[in-house]
Amino acid sequence: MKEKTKAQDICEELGLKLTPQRMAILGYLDGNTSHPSAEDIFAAVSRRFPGMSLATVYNTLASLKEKGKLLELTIDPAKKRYDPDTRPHHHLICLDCKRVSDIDRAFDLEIPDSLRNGFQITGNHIEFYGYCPECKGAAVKR
Amino acid sequence: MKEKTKAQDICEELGLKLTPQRMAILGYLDGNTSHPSAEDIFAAVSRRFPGMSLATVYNTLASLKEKGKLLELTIDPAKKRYDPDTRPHHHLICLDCKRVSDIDRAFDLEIPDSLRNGFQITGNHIEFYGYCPECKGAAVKR
DNA sequence: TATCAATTTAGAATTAATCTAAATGAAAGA
DNA sequence: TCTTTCATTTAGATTAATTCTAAATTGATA
Repeated sequence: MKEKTKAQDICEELGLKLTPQRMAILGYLDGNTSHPSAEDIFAAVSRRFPGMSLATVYNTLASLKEKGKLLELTIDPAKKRYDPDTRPHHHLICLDCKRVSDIDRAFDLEIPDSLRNGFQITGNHIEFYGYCPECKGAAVKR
Repeated sequence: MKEKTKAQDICEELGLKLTPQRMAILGYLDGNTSHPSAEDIFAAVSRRFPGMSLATVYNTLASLKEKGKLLELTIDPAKKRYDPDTRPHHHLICLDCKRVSDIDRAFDLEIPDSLRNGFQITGNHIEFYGYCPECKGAAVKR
């Protein structure tokens, strides 16, 4: 009997067809903590799957995001980054190389009504910034 | 004796020439809490100053940002937003209309070395998201 | 196996942002 | 005040990310 992959599980759960392109994208994202951009995903998946379209990457990301299986991070000024870990957590971005790293820790961010400006708050995300181990040394010169 | 505007003060402090375009942009930004995009600024300033170029807006924003007189916010997925209030503070974004509101409150966001992943952390920014007073009602239908 | 709707595809279109090179103009010195 | 100079402005081209379009393909179901 064939093993079922996580990618297959996800597609079935979401009611999406099991296409090879989708399997490859989901396989690449599974457990991936590099917070890749659409272009990164396209480059990686294209290597094993030549001829695929960048549009397919965007289509698949849109479906996953819509169904809550993927976070779209607005943290890199140049482009969107994606995170398959949808549990609440925060991020650390290197100001130099833009590497994004996870911060798995909860913070108490209660806000009194008086500061909410009438908003209904549904979530939060902390962006820590600084320099990654590789860029830290070079940062001295700045 | 002529009064000196804040815009003039800033230009002198930064060693920038006092051009009418710059004065208009700085005047528009002074005390502005709407977190405008470059396009917003261009639209507003063009009204009083027809014929100016969008490139001038980008040039001026780049100068101000570089000199630490302006924050570039990476909070709206569609475009950069700018904030003339450079004191540390956080933001609240409406998921519907993308309105951005200030949260003037300090949070204790100490991170133990063990969670820093080798990064040198230099700052942080919290993005709260939810629905603004105007969009809150409509949110029920979602 | 036939059907049908979902998906993929290439490429065009859109949009934000940056770049370029020529024209302009603010400011400092003569 | 007049010159000179260099920063700034400008229009338009360019780049890069993302979205859209319409035709071809294909997975899933009957």
